[in-house]
Amino acid sequence: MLELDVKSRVPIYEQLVEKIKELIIMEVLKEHEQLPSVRSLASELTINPNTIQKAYRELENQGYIYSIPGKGNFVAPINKNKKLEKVNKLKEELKRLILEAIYLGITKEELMELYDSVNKEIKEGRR
Amino acid sequence: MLELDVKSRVPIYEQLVEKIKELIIMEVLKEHEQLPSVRSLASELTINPNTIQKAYRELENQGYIYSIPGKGNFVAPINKNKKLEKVNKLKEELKRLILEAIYLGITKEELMELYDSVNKEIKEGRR
Amino acid sequence: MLELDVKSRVPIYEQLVEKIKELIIMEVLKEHEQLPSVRSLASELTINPNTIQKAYRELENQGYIYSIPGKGNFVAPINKNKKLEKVNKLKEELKRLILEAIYLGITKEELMELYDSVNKEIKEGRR
Amino acid sequence: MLELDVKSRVPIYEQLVEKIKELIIMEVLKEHEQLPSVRSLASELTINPNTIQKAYRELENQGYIYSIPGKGNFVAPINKNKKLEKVNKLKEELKRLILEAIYLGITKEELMELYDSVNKEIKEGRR
DNA sequence: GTGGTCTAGACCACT
DNA sequence: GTGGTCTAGACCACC
Repeated sequence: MLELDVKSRVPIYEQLVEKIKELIIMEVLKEHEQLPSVRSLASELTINPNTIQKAYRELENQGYIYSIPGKGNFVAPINKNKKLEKVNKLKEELKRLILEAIYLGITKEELMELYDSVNKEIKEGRR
Repeated sequence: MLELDVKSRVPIYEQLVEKIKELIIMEVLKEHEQLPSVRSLASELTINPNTIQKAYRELENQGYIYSIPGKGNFVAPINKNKKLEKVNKLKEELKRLILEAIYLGITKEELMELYDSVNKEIKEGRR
Repeated sequence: MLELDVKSRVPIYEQLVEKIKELIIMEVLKEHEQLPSVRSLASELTINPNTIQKAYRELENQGYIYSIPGKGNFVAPINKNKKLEKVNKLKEELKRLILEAIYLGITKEELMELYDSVNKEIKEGRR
Repeated sequence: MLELDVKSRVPIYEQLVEKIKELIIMEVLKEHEQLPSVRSLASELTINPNTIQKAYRELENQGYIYSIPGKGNFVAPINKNKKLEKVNKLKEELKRLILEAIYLGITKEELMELYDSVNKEIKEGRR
């Protein structure tokens, strides 16, 4: 589920944050659901527990999860605003890429084709 | 022209690379045009010359500019294979983002709107 | 192991790149093996760490090693396409040299002798 | 005849030295033959006369040409040793490349094929 | 004046 | 302790 790329330049804890954020926004992880414990996740991913800790703390700071000392970490309920925020960020990224794409001569039609092909892959369950 | 954010987490030299790349792709900088010298750009941006060097070196590695020691740095002619390669890489990135977008509920129409708005910005010369 | 000529006109970092490349191609350094740390190699060779950095960076660009910040530099697995590419580049270089050789009157037999002598040196472990 | 690559990393004067050396060794330029004047060559190649000067001085130092002040530069007669020297240098380069070639799995047969193909190109006058 | 290399020394983030 | 970035300052070769 949580695929990490240790060779990547982006820090592991940040990859974790992004992945978990996504699971929360997609509502794969539901409100108040408990997250795996630091230790269990660390051993599962064969990663230093400190790294997991750092990711959880970051998620807490950003308001995606809350922590109950002695009990564990749980998904926070305020998903709506977070989702909008994420959508906007994604749109900004898309605009940047589309800008480059236009300069490289990619047409609107090609972009639509890309959308359709991705959509098809999803429906066929390949993604 | 070249606005840098020294406080950003992304290294200065990389910001430079991206900015200059964009100028080249947008053909603000034309083929074989000479770039500002390492030292002059350094003093203009109040940045260490080594940092500029690093950026120029990176641009050279990526095939955007070429350097003639003792003369200066110049915009490389656009290589067709390089361009095709870039287009493919960009399309892969786009697919990745579109995949996320779909999961977040962004529709084809919204994507088209993004394309149009970017396109409009270009034509109005705001980019 | 790594003999450098500081007086040479070819930059130290480039000498390093070539030496290390050879060690990797000869599989003295195996896939995913860790290279000496920037600092340790620097102090061992009594060279500035930045110079080692530059060499490692160059090796990474050329796809020979990969770097995990905070962990170290490691030998990259051999990519088949990369290898093919290298073979072709090498053959082009060889053709250029053979062309010169023919003009200087070197015969096919002499070339074969060269091949055999190099091959012998390898088998005797002198290389 | 004298093709120079201004974009190349190797200095122009050195490219000149190498090219002229080759012409002398190939005996395209014969003993005591006069070389083009600094000025004429400079204007022909659209290059700074100082650069030509430097090349000629270097050739004189290496014993390939001699200079008669007020008259010009001429090809030196002692070609035999120079040729042997050049052959040996070429053989060393070839050995280095063959070493790499062997590690990349190039066989003796392939090397022979390269020789034949180059030889054929020469005879067909394509080179 | 141009780019290129190297050193010394500092600071940061990640593990 | 690891790599990565940046600065300040020096020296060299080329044109």
